[in-house]
Amino acid sequence: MNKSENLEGKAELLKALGHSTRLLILNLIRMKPRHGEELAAILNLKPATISHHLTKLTNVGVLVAEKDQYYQVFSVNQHALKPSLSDIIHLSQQDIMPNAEVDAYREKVVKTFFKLGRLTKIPAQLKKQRIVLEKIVEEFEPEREYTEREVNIILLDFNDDVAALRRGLISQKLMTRVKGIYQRITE
Amino acid sequence: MNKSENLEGKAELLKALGHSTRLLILNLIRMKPRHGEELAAILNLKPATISHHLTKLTNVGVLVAEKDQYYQVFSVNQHALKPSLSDIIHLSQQDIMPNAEVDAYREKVVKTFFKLGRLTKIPAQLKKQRIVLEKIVEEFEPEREYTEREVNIILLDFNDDVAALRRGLISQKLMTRVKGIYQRITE
DNA sequence: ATTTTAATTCGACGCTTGTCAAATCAAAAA
DNA sequence: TTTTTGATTTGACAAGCGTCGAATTAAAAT
Repeated sequence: MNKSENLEGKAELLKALGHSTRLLILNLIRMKPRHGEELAAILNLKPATISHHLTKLTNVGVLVAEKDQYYQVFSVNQHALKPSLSDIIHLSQQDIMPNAEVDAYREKVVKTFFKLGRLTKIPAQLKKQRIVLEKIVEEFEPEREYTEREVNIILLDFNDDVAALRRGLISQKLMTRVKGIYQRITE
Repeated sequence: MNKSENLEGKAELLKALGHSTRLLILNLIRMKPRHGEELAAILNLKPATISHHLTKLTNVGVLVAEKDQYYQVFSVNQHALKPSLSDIIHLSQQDIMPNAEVDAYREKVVKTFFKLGRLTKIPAQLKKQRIVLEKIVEEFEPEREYTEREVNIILLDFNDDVAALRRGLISQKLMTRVKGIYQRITE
């Protein structure tokens, strides 16, 4: 698999391009293929420095080298420069998953508000309230119809303010109430 | 003028994108807009660190922030990600000129081989020979016809090996010789 | 064989950057 | 008003990176 197709490879490519000296080198070579000494003279840098930059640009595939007599002549690989930023930045799910514990925030909120299975406090912030109520609604079976009394009994396990919980579940559209009968919504 | 249109601006943009953590942030936000705390929990980094990265991404315009209650919710500015690498890398002549002394290599070669107006040695390498001969051929007027004797007199000012110089000028196609008459080529 | 020339490698130096803890801010909740 | 909560700033530390001089290598000219 091509290096520039995974997370680190993509970061490398963009990092290699993210330096003003290397952008200049790239443009000078784009005008016409050139060798290291020439670039060193033009940019007023030492050959060692130029070599360092050329190595980076070659490693990520935007430059290709070809021997000519003494010289190592570099030219631009247009193919590598075709994709848009969008194309390059877009990571596959496999690249994101190992680095990001996507539900970490959710779990953190749950840990904060549930102690020993009970809700210590009903979150004021909507985002957090939503997360907590989604957790609670799991106690209701889909499809099944509940009376308000049955609902209250279940909710009482979580918090004494069952009215607030009921209101939340309805307004967040996690449950419906028609004529006093409650039902869990499953989308 | 937009910042991302000059050398340093372009380098900044690419540098901002050239880091694996920031690529992950960008992808997480692309799935859906998110706020700092959430990203910190997901990526297992401290809020201060996330803030640092978000600032960089916002400064170069790939993220936009919007307040929502407590939160500062970030979303991706697709517009900024449209251009291809090629588009971004391409610098204007005004950006290149101040940094690159484009004729520096040429001048360096001339300085090396000319001492007090005379050619100390005829360069063996074609590239350098070419540069030196282009300098010498300037002594001939365009259009005008020269006999070999006239050519020799001029060349003698530069180097005793006038035969080699004549040969070089012809083979490098800087002059023509037809029936013993020499003429400078101007393209 | 010796010398020249371009390129590369290595080690060193200083500047930049990523990360965090602690302090501070700003906005909303209690 | 006082507390809570998310965001930012500051300072510190370590890791990374750009630059150079010196030594080395590779190829070609003398």
